[in-house]
Amino acid sequence: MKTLGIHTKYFRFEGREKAMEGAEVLKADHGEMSIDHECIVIFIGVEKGDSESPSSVASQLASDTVKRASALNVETVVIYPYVHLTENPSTPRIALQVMDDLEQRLSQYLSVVRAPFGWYKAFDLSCLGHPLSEWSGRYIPGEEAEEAKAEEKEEGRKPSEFVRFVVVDLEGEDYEVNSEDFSQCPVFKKKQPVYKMLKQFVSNELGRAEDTGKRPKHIEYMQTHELVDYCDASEKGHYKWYPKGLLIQKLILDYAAQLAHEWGAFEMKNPIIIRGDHNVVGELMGEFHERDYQVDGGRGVCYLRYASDPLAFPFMQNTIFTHKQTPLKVYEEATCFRNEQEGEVSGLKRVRNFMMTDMHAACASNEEARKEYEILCLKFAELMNNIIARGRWVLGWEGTVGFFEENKDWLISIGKRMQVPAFFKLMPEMSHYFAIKNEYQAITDDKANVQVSTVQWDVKDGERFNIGYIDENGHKHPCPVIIHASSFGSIERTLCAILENIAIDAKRGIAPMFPLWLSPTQARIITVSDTFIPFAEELCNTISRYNIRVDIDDRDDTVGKKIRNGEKEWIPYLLVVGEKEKDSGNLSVRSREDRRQKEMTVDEFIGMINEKTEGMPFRPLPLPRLVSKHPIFYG
RNA sequence: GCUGGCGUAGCUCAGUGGUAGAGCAGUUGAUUUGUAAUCAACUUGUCGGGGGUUCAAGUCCUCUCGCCAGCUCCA
Repeated sequence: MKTLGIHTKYFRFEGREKAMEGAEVLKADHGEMSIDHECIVIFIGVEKGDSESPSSVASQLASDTVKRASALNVETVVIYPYVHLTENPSTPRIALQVMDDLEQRLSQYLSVVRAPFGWYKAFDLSCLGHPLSEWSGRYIPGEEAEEAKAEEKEEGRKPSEFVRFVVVDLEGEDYEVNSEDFSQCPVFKKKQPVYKMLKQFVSNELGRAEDTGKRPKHIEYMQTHELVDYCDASEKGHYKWYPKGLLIQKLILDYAAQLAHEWGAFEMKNPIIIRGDHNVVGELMGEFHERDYQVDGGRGVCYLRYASDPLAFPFMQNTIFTHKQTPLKVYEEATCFRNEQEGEVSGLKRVRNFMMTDMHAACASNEEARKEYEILCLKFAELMNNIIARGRWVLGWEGTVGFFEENKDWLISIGKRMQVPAFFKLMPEMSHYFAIKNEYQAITDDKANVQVSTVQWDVKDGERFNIGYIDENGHKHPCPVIIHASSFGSIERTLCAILENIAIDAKRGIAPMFPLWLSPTQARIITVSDTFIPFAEELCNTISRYNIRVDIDDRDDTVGKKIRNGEKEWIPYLLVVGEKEKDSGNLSVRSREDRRQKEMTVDEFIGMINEKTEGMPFRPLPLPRLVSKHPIFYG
């Protein structure tokens, strides 16, 4: 629904002729009215999408209008149907429904005048012209008026209204805590460093994040290492990816796909535009905070995909599967757009366009769901340990008190098996679609946490979207549980967590570098002089054949300078070649990890790299193999 | 959105009212180098943008844009 509001000195209108069949019957006054005092006129264009919930848009507009009227000290409001505000009008029936509803709501507080619907009307007004005298509005079904939101809050239905907090240690002992004195909990007196991280996470969740005022390290790294950067041709929160960053992104996606396939999912892909009048929008909008991007191709309002579910659910709904085929497992690389508020977007931690690696399992029973839930939890723990946060992470949980009590032992055992402490936030009732979900939180250098993976237990959407399996008798049953999981919550956040984790290394005197399989250049050949370039190229060919990204620094610099540059680029292995190597055929390998130089044969070197990257995806060099051919992207 | 901070060369930054600078990077030349910076010369500017104060503004005022931090929320 689109609206235009005007604060006017007076307002007169007169119905002239019928514009359509469904026009309202004019009352005795022949649709004429003259208001000779200050009033508010609301021109209203009801849109197709509003049919999802006419009462929702009406309540929002009513609430805004009442506030506006009180601010302007006005007691009369005119409801004026004005279809020309939108290119995508609803049916007259819906529009009338909205007007009726609106009239009813407004008349509780104000004197309301209705202009007739479906007539060509003459009108006359005089806008007062002060800064608050004109305003436009856009309302989407599914949003609640702020009063309704406030009521909800009081009823304790908002996710922030958690009523119980439980900390669980590595042994599986649980401790109830509260926001006042959580720091007294004996768990935090334990020696293992992971409890310090847990405390940091709990205090971020319960209290205030510590204000370090520092720029996160990952932003510096993403630019200076030419991975990702701001894009001045786009808006904030949308980034450009340089070749090296893109390589890393694609390798992570390769890995996520590999993981999903091993799990038994098939990969599919949905569009990024969602029709505004499709029922998923109305059903799910409220759960994603309406931070949508609207797109108008001239055929009615559409939304850029704001989450994976609104398209993944229809996909599963339309898939026919039987009790022999459950759980139905799907995997998707889902590009999502969220029109985050100004000031919320920050580096790679919070962006407006991100790629999720999304997994769903539609399960036929709780038992089936439990099994999948466990498998995914343990799998993601490996990801956190091996790739993203190398032991510097903790587990957060959100769910209902009821689900927690019923499944306490099981939930706690999951964390125990992952060897990670956990923090539960529990609410009395479900506020979203999940009964329980966990969040894998990487702990960063600046005392913050970055949420990456998640596994969620959805008990609502099987039924709501009629996603179900066919039983032995040919009857369809909605799935009682759908597991939602995201291996790499988003690629952007994954990269953020990896970079922040590297920053912690650097601070502790460990050489900062990417995991070998993600290093854009895994090995660089450094020639002692340009006479060895042909030999270097030959060597490069040999090594490259074994799926190793190796380039050659052929620039006219001293060996010392080239080493320095290679180290600054975090290249794991630097191979200096000169007379000695040419004669012996051996390599002089400088390893960044242990800061040592070793002599080994070419085969030994290849074997070592292959062994260290075994099972991980591979892609070739993102830039020309001769370093002299690399352009400068950042500085 | 609100509060605070920052914005000067491709990068990192100095410049507190009086001729726009340094280091790195880049280009050219010399050098042919053995494990974290070879030497020299040269190039590089809408001082984020608009407006104002002033004889004079990178510097002071004002508006605006961008970035960062916090509030809030999430993947």
